[in-house]
Amino acid sequence: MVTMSESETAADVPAFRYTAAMANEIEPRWQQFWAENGTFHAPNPAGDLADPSHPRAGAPKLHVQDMFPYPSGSGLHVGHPLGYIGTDSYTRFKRMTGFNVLHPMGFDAFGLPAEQYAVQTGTHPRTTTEANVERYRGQLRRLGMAYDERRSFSTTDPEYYRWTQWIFLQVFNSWFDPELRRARPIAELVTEFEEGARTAEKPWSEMSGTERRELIDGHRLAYVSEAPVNWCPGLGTVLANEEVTPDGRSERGNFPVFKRSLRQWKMRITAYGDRLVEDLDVLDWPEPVKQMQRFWIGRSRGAHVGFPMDGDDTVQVFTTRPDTLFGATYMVLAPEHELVDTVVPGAWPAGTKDVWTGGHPTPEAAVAAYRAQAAAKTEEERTAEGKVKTGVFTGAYATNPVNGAKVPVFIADYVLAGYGTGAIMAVPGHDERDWDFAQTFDLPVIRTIETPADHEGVYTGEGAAINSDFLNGLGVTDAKATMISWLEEQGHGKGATTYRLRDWLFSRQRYWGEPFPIVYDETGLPIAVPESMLPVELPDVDDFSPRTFDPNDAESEPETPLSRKKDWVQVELDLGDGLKTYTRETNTMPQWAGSCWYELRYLDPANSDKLVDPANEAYWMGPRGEGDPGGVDLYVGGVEHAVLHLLYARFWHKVLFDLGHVSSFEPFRKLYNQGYIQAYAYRDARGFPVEASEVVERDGKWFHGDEEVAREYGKMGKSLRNVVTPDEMAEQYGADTFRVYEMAMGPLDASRPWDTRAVIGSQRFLQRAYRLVVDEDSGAIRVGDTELDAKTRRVLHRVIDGVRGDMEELRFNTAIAKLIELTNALTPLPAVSREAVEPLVLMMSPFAPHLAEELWRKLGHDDTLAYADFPVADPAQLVAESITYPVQVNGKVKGRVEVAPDTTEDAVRAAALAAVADILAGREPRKVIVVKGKLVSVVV
RNA sequence: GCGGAAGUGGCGGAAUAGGUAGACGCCCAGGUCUUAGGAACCUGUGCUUGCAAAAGCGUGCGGGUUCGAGUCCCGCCUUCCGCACCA
Repeated sequence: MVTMSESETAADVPAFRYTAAMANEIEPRWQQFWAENGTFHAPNPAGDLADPSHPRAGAPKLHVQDMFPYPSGSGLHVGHPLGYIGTDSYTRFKRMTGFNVLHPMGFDAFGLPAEQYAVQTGTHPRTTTEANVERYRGQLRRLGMAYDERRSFSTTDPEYYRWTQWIFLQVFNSWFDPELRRARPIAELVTEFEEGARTAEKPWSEMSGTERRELIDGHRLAYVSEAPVNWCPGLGTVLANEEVTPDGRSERGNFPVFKRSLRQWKMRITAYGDRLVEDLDVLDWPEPVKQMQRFWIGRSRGAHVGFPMDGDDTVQVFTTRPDTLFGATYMVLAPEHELVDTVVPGAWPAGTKDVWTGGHPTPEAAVAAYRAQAAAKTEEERTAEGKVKTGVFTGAYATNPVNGAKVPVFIADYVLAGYGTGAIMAVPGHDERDWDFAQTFDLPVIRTIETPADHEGVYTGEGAAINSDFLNGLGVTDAKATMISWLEEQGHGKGATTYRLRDWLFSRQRYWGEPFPIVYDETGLPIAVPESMLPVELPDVDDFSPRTFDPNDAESEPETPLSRKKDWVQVELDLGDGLKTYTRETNTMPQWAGSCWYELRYLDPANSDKLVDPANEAYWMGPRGEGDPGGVDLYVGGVEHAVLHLLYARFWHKVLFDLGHVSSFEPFRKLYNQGYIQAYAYRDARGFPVEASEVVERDGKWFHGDEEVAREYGKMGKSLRNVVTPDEMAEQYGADTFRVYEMAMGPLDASRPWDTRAVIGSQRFLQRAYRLVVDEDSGAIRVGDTELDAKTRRVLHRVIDGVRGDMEELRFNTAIAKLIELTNALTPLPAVSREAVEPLVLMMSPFAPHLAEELWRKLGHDDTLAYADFPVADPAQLVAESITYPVQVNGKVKGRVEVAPDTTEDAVRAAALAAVADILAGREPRKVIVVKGKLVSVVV
C-alpha cells in the first residue's frame, strides 16, 4: 500500500524530519554496524567464545531467552515478535546497567508443515526449512534484535541434533533408582544384578544373555513397549496423550485418534512425577502455569488394595480413600480390564437383580455386549453422556478384605482402564459417581463417615469414621493412615501414589525428525549406536510421507518413511562382536525433542566435545546457592506451552542433572507468559472474510467499498485475511516506531487487538524526540550545554527513577509513557539542554535502538550506546519542591493547599481547614485526617 | 461441573502500599501554518445538566468495612483460558 502522504506531500516535509524514509535509511545502517562490530557478542568464561577483553567479561550475568519459533512458510506477523521485542528491550536495558547479557535466538525447525509441503510438492523439507529460517532471520534482523548471532542454530542442524541424539542415549543408558530418587547409569544396575545386590525373579547367573538384556531394558528411562497408544490413521502416526484433544482427535489436522496396542518408544517421565511436582515450588513461574502442570501430573496418594475373587485371582484397586473401605459395597472394573474374561461365571448367580444383567441370559453375553458397546464409543461419546452411568454385572463376587463381605463385581465405562489399576472399590455413600451408579443399579449404601442428620444423598465432606470397626471415631486423615498400616500388616495392600501423567510416547512415524541412534540385532532388542558414530544423519528419501490411511481405519498399521529406505535400514557395524548386520530404528523423534534442551546449547553452541562446557553452564545457568534451581533467568513465551514443552524440558534437564552433566536442576528459573496480539477480521454478507486493511469505519459500522461487513475478533492469519507483517510496518513507519508501538500498547502479559491506525502515535513521539536534537529544516544540532531549569530537572529525574523501576518489572508501556512525558516537557523549552536530552536518548534506546544510536552519534559520541550507563536518578531531585494536598470534606475533594515538603502535620491541617473554611461554614470538624504527602480528609 | 485469569471513557490502557480515577496514546472537535491538509504543531476531550461558575453521577451488578474502596470482605453476572467420570 502506498500512502498518499508519502507521494504527494513529500515536497512539504522538512528535509530533516524523522520520517519512515529516514528510519529506513538509519536502521539498516546501524544493523550493519552492530553486525560488523559484534556489538552484541556475549563473552563466555571458557572455550572459543571466551573474550577477557570484552567490556562485560566477568560481569554479573543475565540469561534471557525467548521460546524459539517454528519457522513457518508464511513468515512472521506482527503478533509473533511481541515477546521478542520485550526481551530485546529488557536485555538492552540490563546490558546498560552492567550485566553480561546472553540473549540468543534459534529455530525449532523439525516439524510437520515442512514435511507436508514436501509430500505435496516434492521439495525436500531441508530446502523449505532453510529458506524459512533465512526469511525469519531477515525479519528479525530488520527489527533490530540484539542477538549474539554466533549462538544461533536450528534444531535440524546435524551438529545440533547430534547432541539431541546424545541426550537420548543418556536417557536410554539410565535407570531411575526409586530409593535415591534419581537417574543412575544403567551400568550400575547391571553391577547390582551381577553382585546380587538386586534380584529378579530368576537368578542373574541362570539367565541367558537375551533374558538379561530384556531385564535391563525394562528398567531404562527410554524403552520400547507394546502398549496402548494413540494411533492416528489420518496422519499415519502415533501421538502423545498431550497431542490428542479432549474429544479424541489429533491436535494437528483434527483427525480421529484410536487407542491401539503398538510397539513404540517411551520415556519414563512418570519416574520423575514427584520431583516435577515438588520442584514447581521453587520456580518463579506464573501460578496458573504451575497449577496446570500440577494438574497434568495429577499426583494422588492413597492405597492399593487387593480384593480376592472366587478362585485364585485378586483384583487390585487404587483408592484415595482407604478410610472408607468398610463402605465398599461393590466393585467396578474397566471394560478393558484383563481379569474380566477369567472371572465371568457360566450363569447368573442366585440373587442377581434384573437391572444388573442388561437383559442378557448369561454373564458372558452381557459382558461381551457391554464391551462391544463401550469399544464402539469414542472418548467423546463416553464422556458426553455425562453422569448417566452404564454398566453390567459380571456374575462374579469379590471379598472385601476388611470385613469378608461378598461384593458384586461390575464392569462400567466410568472406570478408566488407563488410570490407577483400572479397577475401583465403590463407596456409594461418599463418592458421587459411585452413588449415581448405585442408584441406577439398586446397590446398597453404607455410610462410613458421620453424615450430618439433615443430609440426603452422597456425602463427600469430612467427618468421623462410623460403621468401620477399628477406625470408628477417627478423622479422615487418621483413618487413612490407620487403614494403610492395617492393610500392610495383613498383606491386603499398601500405601500407593498414582499419577495422571503417563510415560511419554517418544516415537513418531515421520520423516522430518531426529533419527534414533538405535539399531537392532537378531534378538530384536535395541542397541545404542556408539557416541563416536553420532550424528546418525537423516538420509535422503524419495517419499517423505508415512503411509496414511482412511482416517477412520482403526485397524491400519503404521509404516514409517525411513523403513522404505532399505539400504539405510540395513547397516554393517562393529559394535564389539565383529562386523555384523544390524537393522536401524526407523521411527523419528517427536518435534518436542529439539526444544527440550536448546537453552543449554546456546551457552556453548560450537563445542564439539561436550553438550556444554561445565564452566559455561555453571556461569550462565548454575544455582545461586543452596536450594536454588538455577536455570535461565527469564524465559518468555506463550502460555500454550504451559504443559507439553515445559514439562518435557524439565524432565530432560533433571536427567542431565542426575547424570552430572549440568549443575542446575531446573531449566527455567523464571517464566513469563506474554500476551497475544489479535486482530479484527471482517466478513461480507456471504460470510467470506474480506481484506481487513481495506475496511473503513463509518458511523460505528464497517464497510468494504460500499458493502457493509460484519466485524469479528480473532487470531491473525491468512484465512481471516487480517495479517499485518512487521515488514510492512518497518517500511511504512520504521522498525523503531513499530517496536515502540508494540511495547507501548499495553502490558506485555496482556492480549490486545492490533490497531494499525494507532501506530502513528509512536511515530510522533520519535519525531518529537528527533526534533529535540536536530533542526528539521537545517539539520543542525540544536542541543546546547545550557542548564536545565529546576522544575524540568525534577521532571527528568522523576522520569529516570520511574523508567528504571518500570524496566526492571517489564512494565514497558508505562516506561514509554514516562519517556513521552519527558519529551513533551522538553519540547516547549526555548533551549534544548544536553543535560536532559542525553538521558532521554539513552532511556529510549532499548525501545528505539536505531534512532537512539543515530542521535547518540549526533550528540558527539563515537561509539555504540549499547554499553553506556543507563541514567541514574539523583535522589535529591526526587524531593518535590512543594506538595499539593487535596482536601476532602466527607470524602469529596473540596479544595487544595500547596505547602513545602517539610511542612509539619499541624500546619498542613491548619492550612487545609482554612482552604475549606467556606465549605465548612462554621461547622466543627469531627475528625481531621492528614495523610503525609497524600491528602487531608475532613469529617463533619 | 472443577480450577485459574479478567471486567475502568468511543478504543488500547494508567493508578506499584486503602489516599486527587482516567497517566500515555488512538479516535474525535476547534485552531495555527497553508493553494490544499489526510503532514506537523497548539488547544479541548469520562458522562449528565449549565452561557458560565458550578453541581450531580461514575471503575460489570448488589451489599459491607472505612474519614476515604478501581484496590479489602461477602454474594452474584459476564468473558477468556485450562481440565473434564482420574477412583
